Amino acid sequence: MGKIPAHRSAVTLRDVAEQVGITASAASMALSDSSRISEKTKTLVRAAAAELGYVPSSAARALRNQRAGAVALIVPNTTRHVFGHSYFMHVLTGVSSVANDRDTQVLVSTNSDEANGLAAYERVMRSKSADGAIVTSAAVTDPYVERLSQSGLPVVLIGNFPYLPDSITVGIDDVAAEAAITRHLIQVHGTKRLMHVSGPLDHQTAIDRRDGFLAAVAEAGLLESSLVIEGDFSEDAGWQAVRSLGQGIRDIDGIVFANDDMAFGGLEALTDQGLTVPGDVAIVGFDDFGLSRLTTPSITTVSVPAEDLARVATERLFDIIDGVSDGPAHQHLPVSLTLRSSCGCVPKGAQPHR
Amino acid sequence: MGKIPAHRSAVTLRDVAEQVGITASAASMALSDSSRISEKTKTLVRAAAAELGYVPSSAARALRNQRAGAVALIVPNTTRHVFGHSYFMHVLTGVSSVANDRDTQVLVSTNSDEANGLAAYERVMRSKSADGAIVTSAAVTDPYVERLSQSGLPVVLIGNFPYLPDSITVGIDDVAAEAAITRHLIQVHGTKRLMHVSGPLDHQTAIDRRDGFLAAVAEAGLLESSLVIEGDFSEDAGWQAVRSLGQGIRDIDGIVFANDDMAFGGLEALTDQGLTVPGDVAIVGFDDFGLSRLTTPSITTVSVPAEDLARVATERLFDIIDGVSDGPAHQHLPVSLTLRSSCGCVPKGAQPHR
DNA sequence: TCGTGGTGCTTTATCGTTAAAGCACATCCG
DNA sequence: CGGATGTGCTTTAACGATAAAGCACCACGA
Repeated sequence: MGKIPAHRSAVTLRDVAEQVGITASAASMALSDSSRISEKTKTLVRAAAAELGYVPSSAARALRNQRAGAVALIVPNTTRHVFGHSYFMHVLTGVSSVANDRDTQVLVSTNSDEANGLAAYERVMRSKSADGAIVTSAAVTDPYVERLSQSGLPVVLIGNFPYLPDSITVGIDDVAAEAAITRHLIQVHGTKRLMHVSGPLDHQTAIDRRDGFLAAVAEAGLLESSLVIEGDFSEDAGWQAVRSLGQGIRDIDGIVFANDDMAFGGLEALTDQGLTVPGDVAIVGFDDFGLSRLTTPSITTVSVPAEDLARVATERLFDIIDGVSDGPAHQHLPVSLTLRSSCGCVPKGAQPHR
Repeated sequence: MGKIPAHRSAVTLRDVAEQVGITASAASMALSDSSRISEKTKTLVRAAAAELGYVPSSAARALRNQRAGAVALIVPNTTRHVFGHSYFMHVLTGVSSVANDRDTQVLVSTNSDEANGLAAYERVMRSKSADGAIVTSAAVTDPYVERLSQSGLPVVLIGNFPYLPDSITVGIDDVAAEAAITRHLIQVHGTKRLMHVSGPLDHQTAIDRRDGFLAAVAEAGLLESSLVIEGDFSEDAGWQAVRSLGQGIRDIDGIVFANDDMAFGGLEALTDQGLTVPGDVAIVGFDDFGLSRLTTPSITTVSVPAEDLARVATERLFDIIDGVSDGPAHQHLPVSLTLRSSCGCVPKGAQPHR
């Protein structure tokens, strides 16, 4: 193996320069292809750098250039409980791929130590460990996020934050999406007595999805026969919501869950009570981060392009870091309905395998 | 839209020192509680630092101290396909929590862009962006991982790497675990004609699990009536494996899949063919990263403590970084069997909700 | 012949932090 | 009362990279 020799101590630019017989400055200029360095020297320097396995010290570069060469992916601690794991993975994948193209490191910062009054991610930014941050799914009223987005540091939020109109955000139109899938239930499957199990209503996402449901129900004249129960995006909340109606659940013929986890919990509760899905009750979820495809019946849902959201947000972030400030402050990416078995669209077990 | 924030430039230690009327060095000593600084000055410095919102520059510190204050979580691109998203999330959670306790940043390096012949994660280490790395590799022979672990840089591998005896690893005993769950199928459920769908056999995990299966089958004298099919840990491979037997599948009464994804794929294929699980065939998976609990029937599996593995690995990494070099080179954490419906232990639909 | 303009490097200074050495001044002990 | 020890700061230097300025040297035109 050992094509590249094992190095006891790190190779610095000086080592490279010395081997060529010039100063570190000249070597630096050579590697950055300066016009003030002869082609011959450039070739020599490049060869020496390759031979010695020179990799610039990120700390020295960061200090000198006042640029960390890293972006932070910030996850306020509440998020872990509120959103599933897979959502975050999709986001990380998106951020990573864009960052990679820019030779930038990705730093993941969750918030657990608020010991010194500063959120962990505020420290990350203030210490200049990262040049900018992607903030994912914060609560409506997270004061740290608010301060961060108003600090003047490059920050892009994933989601919708009407309370922070000056921030840069990339999200989806939750209202329209939830309205669309509700309409699907009403128009295609003829459901008339609908229930919505919402997320925690201190999250904008939860509010918007509820409003979308209500809009679709209202426009169909079904507002009277509908109800909303507040959940918290957890599987258990979906289960509880269905249980809480007791026998009253038999009057419902369609349930719109604000996410897939709750839909799965609801599905279990319905099955426990001897109700069939979609026979007795048609249900739909939201997110499509993995779970909804696996259940029996599989759950019809709104596919949220999490990875794309992250990708677009990160590209936006780099623009801001580079001083390019055009582009809309608030962007919405399109979503699609993924029709499966739980609403009655696809016969149980008939989904093509691949 | 371009308003200039109050904190235009960052607060440096010099700003703090100037406000107190001393030099930056003295301020530095004050903040590190040096005995050569008077209590009065220390108090003043601390107050000024708090007032100005001073946060040390990570780059300057890293350069001066020759320590980045960050660890890297390295995920070779093959790993992501082999293990799912959830595995990775558990690992990230574990690494983060330990790193957070040590005021250390977590840097995630996934793609290996081999543009300049150096894997992305080798650049991370060589550029001193991180003081050490946790590597979640799967393949038996990743030359970059090999080189990294032999470079002398602090590295801890999650998994088992018998071909790298000098490396520090934290894993589980795949052989024993797969043998145990196979024995469960044989002894508790009386299966006699067993199939194993393995992972790709250039992965140590796949090899070990297969060997565990074979050991258990051999000790029960069932080697003759058993077979092994090589898969690749994907859902589709599980599906294909079952299909590939044609009607021959009806001679099988127990299938040990090397992970849950393949078990789910196999479950679908079995159901498609009109076979019931666990009635006609008892099946088990491996991992328990989320999926196996969601399916119908839920899948009996080996629970891999991914978060704990990551936590232990990270603690080990910090020890190495700090120069503490005791502790075993190769550690195994215990696993547990999670009995669900697919083997026949728990009646379908009878699992307690919480 | 002198100046003007490249060319190709070296010198210098800086980013922010911190260990080590330096230096006044005070205090203690024999 | 003079050397030793302490106290509390300042000065210096270094971590590694890199812009900017400096400086030889050569070539060319007037």
